[in-house]
Amino acid sequence: MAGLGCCNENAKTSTELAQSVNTSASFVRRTMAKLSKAGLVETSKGKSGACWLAKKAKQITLLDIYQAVAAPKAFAIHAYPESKRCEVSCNIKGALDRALDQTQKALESSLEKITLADIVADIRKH
Amino acid sequence: MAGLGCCNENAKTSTELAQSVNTSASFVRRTMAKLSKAGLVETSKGKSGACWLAKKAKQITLLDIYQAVAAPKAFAIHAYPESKRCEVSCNIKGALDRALDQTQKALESSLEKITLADIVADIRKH
DNA sequence: TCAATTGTTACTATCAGAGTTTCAATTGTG
DNA sequence: CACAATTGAAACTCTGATAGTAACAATTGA
Repeated sequence: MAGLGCCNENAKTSTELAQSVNTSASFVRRTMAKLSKAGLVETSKGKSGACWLAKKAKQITLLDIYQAVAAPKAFAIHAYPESKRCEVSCNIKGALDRALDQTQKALESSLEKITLADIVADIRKH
Repeated sequence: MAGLGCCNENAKTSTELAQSVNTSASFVRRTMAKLSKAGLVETSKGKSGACWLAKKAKQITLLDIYQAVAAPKAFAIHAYPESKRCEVSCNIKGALDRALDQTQKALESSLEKITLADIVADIRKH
């Protein structure tokens, strides 16, 4: 793929992206590395290296990105040690896991319905 | 309500609750204060003070609790300053707000379907 | 050979969340 | 009344996660 950074005219360097959204090039590169491993973007190294989308924007959902960057779950469930004498303490974690599993599914299902193309279209509209 | 800490035989002090779930009494009190303001629990001060549910467990949903404790939104949207020259930078925030609004609704709708009684029943079952 | 860029690591800075401490106010109880 | 136990709240500290900063090897076009 090297040597073909030009295969997508929207290729951008990490520095360009960083300036655009007011963050650091390093953060962009670390994030791109995750997206790249997930197959959402492609990169080329060396002089004239850059990043670009690996698929069409319509084929990338927010769920893809959510999973790629290992975003936190809808809820963080405590990791406190249990108090052996307390029935609640010993079982609450499992109960919450089961209960929130459906909430997590609802969240992911919702994210799956939104694509990058949707976001872009929305920006154009405003 | 003072003097009637006994109006619910399940009344517990913050110290008892803290020991039960391995946290600090102070944290329990800060959390109970939020739940109390939301009308989910009641408390009594002074000697023999305590906390207890203000409603039946069946009438308290995880959404009630989620909102009461001001849990974070499903997603944190960046607060970086915009780069005036970048169309994306100037509009991405609004676009994400709109897109994730439906995800937030999905999450809250899911939470609304789970009550404290459900959690308790699940614990009993295991 | 040189310059520009990614990928990666180590370190630092910042912030939010929880822990700790303390104290005033409240209220049963002797 | 005096005392003890408790909530509510404030101030401060500790800790972990996240992002910023810096540095460098590896890559690659010119």
